[in-house]
Amino acid sequence: MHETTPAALTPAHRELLDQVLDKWSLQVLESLCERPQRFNELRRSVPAVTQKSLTATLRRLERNGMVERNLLSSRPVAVEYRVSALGSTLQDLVDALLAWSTSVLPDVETARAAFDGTGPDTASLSR
Amino acid sequence: MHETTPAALTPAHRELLDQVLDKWSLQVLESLCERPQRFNELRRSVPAVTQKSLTATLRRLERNGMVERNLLSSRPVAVEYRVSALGSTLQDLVDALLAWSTSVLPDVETARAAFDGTGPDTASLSR
DNA sequence: CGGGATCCAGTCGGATACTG
DNA sequence: CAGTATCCGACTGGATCCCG
Repeated sequence: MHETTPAALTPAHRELLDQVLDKWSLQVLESLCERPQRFNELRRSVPAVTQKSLTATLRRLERNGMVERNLLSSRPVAVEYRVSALGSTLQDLVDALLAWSTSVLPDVETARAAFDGTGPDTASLSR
Repeated sequence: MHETTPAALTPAHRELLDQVLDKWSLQVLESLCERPQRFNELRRSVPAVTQKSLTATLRRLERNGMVERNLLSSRPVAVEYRVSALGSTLQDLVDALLAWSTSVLPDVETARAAFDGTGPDTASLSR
């Protein structure tokens, strides 16, 4: 059922995953999956993001068909962002990623501690 | 509402995913999943990677317990890298990611074309 | 309110050279 | 062979100003 290598990891695949699974995209998508939001609303939902990064992230996600941008009003300008049908297919992935990271996190932290302790006897090599 | 979300996307989760799902890690892991390899062997398996990036990637993966580094010989120095048990749990994830990207890639490219065409109609940006 | 333009510091990644 | 060290250009991301 599952071959060891069903398909090669082509540059096109890598590019797509990079554009969609990057630092802010996951959080933006996660937030938008809960409910459609406007720009500044979204900005508050993702605390650490700056306007520039948020704009870039939204543009990228929009370009890849993951989110839709709807102009609600023209007066004080209201823009609503929502996940598209295509974008909603990502929820399962994000969920799987989250579940995996949760399950292995303890082991990972153990490994990190072991690595940080085993390698640099001279210490001081933390991030 | 959805209890399908076991936990929020904490910084710790994001950090782990970032260290493991980045540009080179996926390809290195994919290659190492097929068979254990030595440094330069691995370097040939992932054509575009530089030694610096490969070293950094391997160190990071090793630190997170995803790969194991084994010293085989001491004379001309032979080092073997192989995926750990923890790292092998990633195969399913990578597989899911790959399957997803494959399935949506056509739609994504359509969306991209639409986006690139819809926006700047005032300028033919063909370079 | 939403977002484009700009400046700027910090980081990343590539190329090269050198070592055990 | 398997790295480490270094220089450096490119890209990133933050802060700020401004416009519709």
